[in-house]
Amino acid sequence: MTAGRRQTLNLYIQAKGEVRLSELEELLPDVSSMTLRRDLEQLERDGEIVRTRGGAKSIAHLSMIREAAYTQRVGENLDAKMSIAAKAVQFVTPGRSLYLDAGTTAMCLAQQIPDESLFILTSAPNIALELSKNRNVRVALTGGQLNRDTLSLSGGEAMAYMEGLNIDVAFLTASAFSLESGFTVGDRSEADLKRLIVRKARTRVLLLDGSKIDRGMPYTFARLSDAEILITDGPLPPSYLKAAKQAKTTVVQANAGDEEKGKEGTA
Amino acid sequence: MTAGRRQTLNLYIQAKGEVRLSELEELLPDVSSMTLRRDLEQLERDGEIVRTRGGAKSIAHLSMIREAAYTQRVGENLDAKMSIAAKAVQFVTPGRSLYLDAGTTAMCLAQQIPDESLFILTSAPNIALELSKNRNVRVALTGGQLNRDTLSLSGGEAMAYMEGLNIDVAFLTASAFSLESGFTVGDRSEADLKRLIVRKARTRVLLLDGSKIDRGMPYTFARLSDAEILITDGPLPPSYLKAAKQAKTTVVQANAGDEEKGKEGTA
DNA sequence: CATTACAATGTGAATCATTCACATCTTGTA
DNA sequence: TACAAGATGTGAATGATTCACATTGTAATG
Repeated sequence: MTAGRRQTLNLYIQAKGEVRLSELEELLPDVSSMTLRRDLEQLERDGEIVRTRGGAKSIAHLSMIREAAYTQRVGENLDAKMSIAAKAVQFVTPGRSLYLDAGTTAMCLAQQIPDESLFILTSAPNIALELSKNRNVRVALTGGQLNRDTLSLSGGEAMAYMEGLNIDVAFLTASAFSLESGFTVGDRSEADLKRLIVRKARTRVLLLDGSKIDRGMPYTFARLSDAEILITDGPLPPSYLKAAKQAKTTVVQANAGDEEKGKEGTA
Repeated sequence: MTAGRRQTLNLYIQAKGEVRLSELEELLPDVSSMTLRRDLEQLERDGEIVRTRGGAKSIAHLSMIREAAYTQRVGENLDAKMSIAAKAVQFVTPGRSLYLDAGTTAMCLAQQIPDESLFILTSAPNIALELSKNRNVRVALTGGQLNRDTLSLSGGEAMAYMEGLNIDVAFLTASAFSLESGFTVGDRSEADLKRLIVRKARTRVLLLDGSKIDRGMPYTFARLSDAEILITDGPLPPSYLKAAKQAKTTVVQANAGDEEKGKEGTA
């Protein structure tokens, strides 16, 4: 009972990043604030959170903010990203070999990856670290130069690493997506790497939060028809839905707040 | 004046990891606690620290604890490691190509690397992320599988990356060091990687905190004579000093508390 | 050089979270 | 069942934090 409540609290805090004690009191009205305080104390000992005046913050989230401070606000669309990740994690089954892209959406997914027998390749050092918390997941990084804006590795060496490696499912993110240009990013060598992944993976899952739809960036790495699955939040414009149907791409709608149930199974 | 004080505060907090407000009041008796509070507020906005009841904590330090929670307590010998790193950073000159090993000592060094034109290769994702905060430093990671205990990449692919790459100065850490076995670690493939680095680097700097001296681990990756520089805290036993003299290895003593002055120049 | 504006700093009262010690309730075990 | 150990609740005491306001320092402007 105690352990379960602590886990609930931890999940909640990890998802929100920052909470006030008063929130937690509303969330769990059956226990006193003193109990919640003691739970937070424990979670702090476990290294999951730091307690602040009036509440607590997730350490993982703090590191994320710190790391992405140079690019954009992580908080933007975080709900959307969390719910997209919640849908994506349904495509993870034990024993598979996965690829995880860089980016905050992928980071949200990394946090939700179950501790099962998996092999996961990623090009993002921060995601590799997050994944390494799982005892049963073997984590590998593509080498290469680190792009300080996207926190992504790329370059010829990163690609060389991929030869002789099999990927069952690749979870890819894009900076922008439109019908004309397909999935695009702003960096040449990152696009090269993504193209290679698209070619090597057996199943391609594209993660795309709504703010990126109907926009374009310089380099295309995939077309809609390359994606078996497209997970997005909010409603897709009709023209896009039609195109997806033609391309035989399964579109999964993730609605913020779906994290818990999410059992409609669009797989 | 304000900016200078904030920087002092930040350095102090980053070094200590966790401070109480009362400490800061002693450190800077010329300003009121209210000013210090406002400074902490600013540093929190900058994403450097989190404020806690009664003080503040360094975010970088928190992430370190989180990451190394599986192995050992980071706090152990942290003073020693910081002072070793302070000595090591004197061997960093602009325009060079460096290698930084994995480990908390190397992480301490990473935090002190100046934001100069440098190329730095590392096998530790967490260190790569730390280094990426510097605008002028180009950071590269060796690829490979991630060892969750040492947070170090290794494996054949990691080594393949190194071909065609030149390293001016390599900063290496060891799990143990003795006259008989030399510098040793507990993992085979990590030893392989380190051996390669030792071979490729023009100058080899070994970082070693006192607790590791006169111990042995299974795999040797270098002998005393391979190291041009050996930086250690506390006094080295006479037999080791003699051996170092014979091996033409410069021994640098880092004494905890040296971070500020440290201008005796043993280079 | 005086003046104004603005940011940085100090002060003390009011507020609020937190801690602490102690009482009570569960839970697991012999 | 009875006991021990851990979990939880309560309210007073403590201590940190905030807030509004006064003051000082600093830089730009006429």
